[in-house]
Amino acid sequence: MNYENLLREHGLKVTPQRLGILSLMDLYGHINVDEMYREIKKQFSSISLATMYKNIIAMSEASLIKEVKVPQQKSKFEIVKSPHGHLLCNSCGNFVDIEMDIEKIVEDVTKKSHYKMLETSLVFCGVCPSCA
Amino acid sequence: MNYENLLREHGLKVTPQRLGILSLMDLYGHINVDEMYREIKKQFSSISLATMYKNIIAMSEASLIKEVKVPQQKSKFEIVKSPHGHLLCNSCGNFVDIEMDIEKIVEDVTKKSHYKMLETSLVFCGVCPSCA
DNA sequence: AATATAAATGATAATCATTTTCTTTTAACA
DNA sequence: TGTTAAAAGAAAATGATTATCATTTATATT
Repeated sequence: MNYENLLREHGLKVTPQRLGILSLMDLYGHINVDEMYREIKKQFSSISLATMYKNIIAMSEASLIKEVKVPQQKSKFEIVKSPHGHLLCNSCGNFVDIEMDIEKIVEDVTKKSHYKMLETSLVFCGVCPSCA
Repeated sequence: MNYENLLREHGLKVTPQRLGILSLMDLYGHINVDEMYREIKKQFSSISLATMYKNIIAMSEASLIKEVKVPQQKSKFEIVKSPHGHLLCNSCGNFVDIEMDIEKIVEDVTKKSHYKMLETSLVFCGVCPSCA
């Protein structure tokens, strides 16, 4: 993934800190604020917590990244991609994307509710095979 | 709904403050901490914010109520009932339950992931008919 | 390549949300 | 009633996030 272009396409300036944040998100898939700050400091030992927050906000507003709210946990952030669900293992904390037929589910909900659907947040919690 | 029994069945002492909190949740369906505190003070003008938080925690741990995390919003709390989804109108903020065939969705996800599923958090965001 | 400038960074303080602590009060049960 | 463990209330402490402002930097333009 080309993070420079990604930033430019979303109208954001390219800075080393932003590149670092994006590569972390890409590497981890999903990452919360604390983990992010701990990791990013390995590359930018003097990065300010404020800078990190401001960048998360800027990239969220530009729809480059997305906050994922998770039951009983801190929010995680991910780079925006096509709609998908999330799967959380309550035992080991593993958190992954799950491809699913969201179109169909949304169609059902639309039929029932007559809402003009814009976005979904589907999180499934359970115990993963290796923990079971 | 009999809030006294509800509390007793979940091993919690019955206090006027708890009854107030439960009746608010029941009345509103979903309510966040701020709204709750603002409303509960109308009944208990001297209730402490700490009391409210402690009760929310106690009732959550007893699985009498449940936190619902909502994209771009403060968490809401609801009295636990059978599994259902949630529908948010991004325009007017209306937030309601939606009955849906969660069994079937969970079955699909289970087939794909081999997780032992325990709980779901399904939130659909869009524009409601009256806002559209 | 040098420069202008608008935006980003970093440090810190301020704010807001939540939790902890401790004393007083109360619900539950003998 | 009296006892006791738990809950309530007040206040302080903690934690998370946001705001402020001086300095630095990315980008567009000479």
